[in-house]
Amino acid sequence: MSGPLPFDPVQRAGDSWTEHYPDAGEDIYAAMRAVTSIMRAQQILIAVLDAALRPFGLTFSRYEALVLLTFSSTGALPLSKIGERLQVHATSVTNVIDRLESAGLVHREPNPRDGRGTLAVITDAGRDVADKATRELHHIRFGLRGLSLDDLDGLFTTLRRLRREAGDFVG
Amino acid sequence: MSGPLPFDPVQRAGDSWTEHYPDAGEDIYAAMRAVTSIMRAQQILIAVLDAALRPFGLTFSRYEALVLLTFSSTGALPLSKIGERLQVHATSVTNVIDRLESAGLVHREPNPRDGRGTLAVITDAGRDVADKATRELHHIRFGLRGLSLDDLDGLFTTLRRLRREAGDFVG
DNA sequence: CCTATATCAGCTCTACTGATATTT
DNA sequence: CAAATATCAGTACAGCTGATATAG
Repeated sequence: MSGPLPFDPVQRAGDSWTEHYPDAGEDIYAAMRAVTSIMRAQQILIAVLDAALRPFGLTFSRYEALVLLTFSSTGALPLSKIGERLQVHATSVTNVIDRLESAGLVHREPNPRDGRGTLAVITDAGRDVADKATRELHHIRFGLRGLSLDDLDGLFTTLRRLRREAGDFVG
Repeated sequence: MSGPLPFDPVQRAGDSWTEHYPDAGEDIYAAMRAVTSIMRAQQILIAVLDAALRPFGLTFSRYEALVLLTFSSTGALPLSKIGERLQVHATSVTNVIDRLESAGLVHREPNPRDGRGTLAVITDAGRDVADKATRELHHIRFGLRGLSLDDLDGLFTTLRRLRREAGDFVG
């Protein structure tokens, strides 16, 4: 593995883009820098978060599902609801709940309100792990310690525009 | 798959966070919204970009490597250099070049300047595919049509701060 | 001798497709 | 009947570890 580069690779790539596609327009260069930045930022963050969660036997995906359950009034949610809220595929929900169940952090129950459905129910161990993991993520500020409150709010606002445009939600 | 939600799931998650961890502090809620936004934005973008590149037999990773080759003066780069620029592991570079080579878009040559190394050399077919794919990505503005130039520059600037803090580069 | 380059086997994880049983 | 829920089998991809052969 290589250490830090002596230059910003995204800036460098943007410069190359400007040089090789001189007629593309400034917004194209800016879009290219932005998309590359988002990809790299996600890669960095997922590595930091997964490393912080590894001692708890969690990945960020599993952590998100587990916390969602702690937020529900009864500690139980239909798998379909979990998929909807976290915007993940039904087969991925099955997979995530499988792993949380194997670790004893949730268990499955038939949904009494819908014979087709299944509830994921958080266990006491699950609540304990979720609590400890959240404390750790708060401690490292979700890997975003270097950013100011304005930076964080700016990211949320701008990326919400992106998500809305992409059909993530309406409103 | 479900259609768009009638509310912003990231905002909703942030509200739950504020409710369930009332003493965490405003910066923690902002960090949680930001990190969730980045994850979701990346997921949306990679889906849009991979879909746009599929007709060319490319993924975004392979496209990045291919374009990097078109930018080099001789159309050839050591695999190590590709890994450094794109910030990916040596084994991932091997994998990406394997696939590009199978598709006839690049071929391997021993590096005449370093007996340990290998050069990836772009083929005429590779240049043709890279050119067509770039035209398509420019056309969809890398999936970021909904954002203004200021939005794009803001993302780059803020995420560069994140990347620098994480040790991506120095300067 | 120690480091760098690239590959290989093998593993984890997420994400998707297509098919299926069950229930609404 | 059609639609929704969840699962399963199988595939693709990125990402990593550890080991290895070769060369600087």
